[in-house]
Formats: sequence, C-alpha cells, structure tokens
Amino acid sequence: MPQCHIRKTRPARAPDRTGRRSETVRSARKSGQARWTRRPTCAKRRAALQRRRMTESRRRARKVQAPWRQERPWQDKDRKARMMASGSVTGEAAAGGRRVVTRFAPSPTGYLHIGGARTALFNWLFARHHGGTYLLRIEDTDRARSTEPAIAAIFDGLEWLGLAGDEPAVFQFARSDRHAQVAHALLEAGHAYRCYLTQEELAARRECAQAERKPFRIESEWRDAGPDRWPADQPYVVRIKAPREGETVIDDQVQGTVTVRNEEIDDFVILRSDGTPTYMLAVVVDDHDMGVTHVIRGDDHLNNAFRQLVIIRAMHAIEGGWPDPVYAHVPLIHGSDGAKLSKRHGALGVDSYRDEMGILPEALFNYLLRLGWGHGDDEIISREQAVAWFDIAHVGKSPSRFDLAKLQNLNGHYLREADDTALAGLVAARMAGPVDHGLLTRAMPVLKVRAKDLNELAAGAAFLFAQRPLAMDDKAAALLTDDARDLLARIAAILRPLSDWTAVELEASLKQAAADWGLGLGKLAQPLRAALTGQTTSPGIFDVLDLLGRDESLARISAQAVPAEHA
RNA sequence: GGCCCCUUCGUCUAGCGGUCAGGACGCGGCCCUUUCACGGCUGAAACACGGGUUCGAUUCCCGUAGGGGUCACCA
Repeated sequence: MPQCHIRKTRPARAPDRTGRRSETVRSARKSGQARWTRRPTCAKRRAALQRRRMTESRRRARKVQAPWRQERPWQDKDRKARMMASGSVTGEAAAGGRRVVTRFAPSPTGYLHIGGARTALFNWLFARHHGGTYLLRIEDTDRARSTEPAIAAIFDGLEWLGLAGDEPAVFQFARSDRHAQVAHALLEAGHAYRCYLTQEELAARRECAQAERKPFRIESEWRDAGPDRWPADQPYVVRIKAPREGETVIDDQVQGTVTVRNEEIDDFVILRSDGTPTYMLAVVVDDHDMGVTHVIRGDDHLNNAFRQLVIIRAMHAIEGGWPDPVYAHVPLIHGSDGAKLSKRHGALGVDSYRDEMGILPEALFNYLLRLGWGHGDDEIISREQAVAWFDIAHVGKSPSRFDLAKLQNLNGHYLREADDTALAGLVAARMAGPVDHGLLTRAMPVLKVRAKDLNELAAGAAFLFAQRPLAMDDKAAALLTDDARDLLARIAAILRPLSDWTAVELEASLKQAAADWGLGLGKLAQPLRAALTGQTTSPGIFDVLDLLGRDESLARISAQAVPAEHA
C-alpha cells in the first residue's frame, strides 16, 4: 500500500512548534499590492491580484479553523481534506513508520566547504538521532567539473569530521541510464513531452520578455503536440509537464509552510537533447531509489523542491511508491560581512581549517553544530550529546555569519581536553626539526593551555628542541640587560649544585634565592625565561626548567650569563 | 525585475503574551599569578521601523525598510 504515507509516529518537532512555523507570515502579496497601487489600470493584473487575495483569505481562514498548536495535524481530518483539495502538502508524507534515511549530496567542484560540511553534519545528526541511515551521493553529472582529487577531498574532509557515510557513496553519473528510464516512463505516461525548442529560440524569447519587462516563463508549444507533429531527425529535450493551476505547499521542517502558485513553476528540462539527465531529474530519482525519507539541505534549494515535487508526484501517479520526502531547508552560512560565503571570508575547504589553521575536528564539529542550531545555553556539546539533542525544530530560520574567533575559542577548549600523546603527534608534524615525542608529550599539559590552535601549540613547543645558541626574539633580547646577565650567573650558581632537579625543588630554591636577594620572583623569572626559551612568554618557569632538564637548562643559562665583575 | 525566505547585543544564540530580555565569543575592568595563558568575578552591548490585536507585546497579525536565496539543455 504505497499510497498511504500519512505519518503515524510523532513528527520530528513538537506540534506547537509546527503551529508557529506554519503561521509564518508570507509576503506573497507584498509586491502584488505595491504594484497594484502603482498601476491600477491593468485589468490583467487586477485579476491576478484578485486571485491572490482569495487564496490569502482562504489561507487565513484555514489557520483560524485549524489550531494545530493543540492538535496533531494528521488528526485533523478537516485540515487534511482541505489540503488534499487545495492541491497538495508535503511533510506529513514520507517516513510514515519507515526508518529515517538522510543523505548528503555534494557536487565535487573542488573541496568540501564549510556550508557543505554543516549540511552533512545535520544530516548525520538527524539520522543518528532517529537511529536511521546516513548516505552519501556524489553529484558528478557535470563531467567537466568533477575530478578525482575533488572527490577525494570531500571524502577526506567528511572522514576527518567523522561524517563518513553509512554505506559506500553513490555516484550519480553512473546512474544516468536509470534516470533516463524514469524520464521515458514520464514521457510515455504523458507527464512529460518532447520539446523541439532550440536554445536560440529560448534565448530570443527570454530577451523579448525582458524588453517588455514581463516575467519570463517557458511556455512550449510542444507541450500538447502529438507524435504526428514531431519533426523527424530533430534534436529535442524532454520537459516535465508542470501543473498550471492551483498551488503547491511544502510543509518545510525549517522554513514552515511555504506556498507557491503552480503558475510559477515552469516546464523544466529533465532530459537534455543528448539524452543525459538534468540535475533536477537525477536528484529525485536517486533520492527515491536510495530510500531517502528526509531531505536536509541548504535553503538555496527551496525553490528546487517545488520543481522536484512535480517529478515525484508524476511518478507516484504512474507507479506509486514515490512519497513526498520530508523537506528541511537550512539557511546558508554567510561570511563575516554578511555577504554570501566566498573564499575571501573563510569559505575555505575543511582541509584548510585542519591543515593551515590547526583546527581540531571536535572544534569544527561543535562550532558548525551551534551555527544555526541551539540547545538552550549549551555551548560545549559533545558528539554524544549532539546526537541525543539534535532536532530540526531548533534549527534557526535566518542565515548566520561565520565567526573565526569563536571557532578558535572552541578549538582552544578542545585542545586543552585532548589527549597529550595524540596532540604531541599532531604537533610534531608541524615542527620544523626532529622532535622527542616523549618530551613533547610530557610538555603538553603546560603547553596546550596557552594555545588556541595547533600552530600556536607548535610555536610554543619550539623552545624545547631549539639548538644553542638560542635565537632571541626582540623582547627577550631587551630583557637581558647587564644586571640580568649577572643575575643569571648567580642563579646558575644556585642551581648547579641542586641534587633534585624537579619543578618542586627548583621552585623552592629559586624562591629562597629571590628572598635572600630581596627581589621579587619575577625579577629572576623573566631573565631566566629569556635565556631558556628565547622568548618572554612560555609555560611556568619551573616547568620549563624541569622539561629542559639539568644539563640543557644550565647550558642555556650559562650561555647568557655574564658575572658583573666581568661586564 | 518576478517568486521565495529572513530580521533579539558587533557575532552565534535562548526566548514560545507579563523576564531586571538569559548564555557564549569578542571587547573593558578586577582577582589569581614569575610571563603568557587557563580559571573566577564583573562592566558596556540587542528585540530594524510603523501600525494593529490585547489589560499587557521581543513574542500574534498587517505593512515599510533592509538583508539573503532563486529564476539554465549548472549542480
């Protein structure tokens, strides 16, 4: 009984949320009315406006009669009936009792960018939360733009974030026969037609419409042409027959109820003149064949959803078993200046965050999760918590900006939490010379608290493996005055006979020395730090001494020490 | 331009008719401290605007302004 797709289980979000979302203000009439006041003499416009007003008041009435804050929509028989009558509704179809299947479907045009990564994350999370399946599909039908390295980069990035698919990825290009098969089924059933319009003709019409300042919509005269009129040996595309009356409404899990008049949807191409499928056809067929129940993607696809639904419903009419998927169109991520994310403002591939910026996957995961989704006041959210808490209902409707500072802050947190051995391995790869892993690992606890990315961590660790004579930075050099050098000589004399070279022991004797000399500990610590690390910032000085060990420490101190009498 | 969507501190967000509008990043101050961090405390900082509905709107409705998306034989 494939026709029954009414959801029997509780929906992903609470009914009251549904209500609020569904009552979202639509601005459908805005422009229409504005135009009306400006151009009152156009009868055609007046008629159109009238139509729109009627649909609007009908909608309003529907809202009043259906207080779905309290009632579950699918229990409201009137509402359901109204919706059936008024056209169609998606959202309550699909997944009725079925296992959740989501998918991430990037096109391999270079790298996995940050917006795509978040889409993948939401799909993964949603599937995990519902105990469903998360699939991957590479949309490589654009042969010119799809390359092996690009595909590898996407898998690589996903894996790094822990978002690899549950099954081997589907490659769209390999399925073009199946896509064409569906197109032909549509053709045979009369839901699609051969269109012999050339691209030149189309371009001319488009221009013409533009000249008259009228909206352009393809209206092919081939829509109803029978085989008797088909020109022989002429190339043709296959266009879907989109409905021309009524409206289509999508009950989007993020955007709420979105309604589009069917006259806005044109007869788009599903099969090119060379027989290859278009994206619009391919997604629909693949999603169906892969059993995708929930389509979670960027809201730049919201308009496409209405087109895709045309195909889905036509196929459902032909063979059944093509339920509307549940849609969730997630707002896009913008750059720090609010404009569309571009390479300039951090729309880098996730590999850049990993390789160049030294970001940990946990940090990016957490950051991306919080970008557009919230769970009360929670900021630090683990993978497990994310799976337990994630829901579409709390995905925001407005686009968000990418904030590098916050990502780095989060990264600092996960750095501090990270395992020292693992971290040492990561840092070692970023160090110039050879490193002692044992030493690096021992130093990690005091190093990682003062870094917010792996590069800073590597920079902070550099002193451990520096060769003498130590390079001094400007501030450190300025610190090593004659007085300071004399002090270093005296410190060396105190330290050299020490039997126990431990942080505790060192601290005790240096504090004693400072007291004996009537100096603050800082007076000793800063020159010592400069001599030992070549810098003015480092972990605690006793830790540095301890880490470096007796011989290396004394050697570095002696290298800078000059007793006063010799100065 | 048509269509669609969005609008709470600079940024990410909580908020579901009555809150001192909460948290986080960033920014300022203080504490801790040998430096730098970490940590703790603390301060400045927001409901785009205009109309309704209501005893009462950040919250519901309408509009204005601004922002975004989309309009291919690209995906």
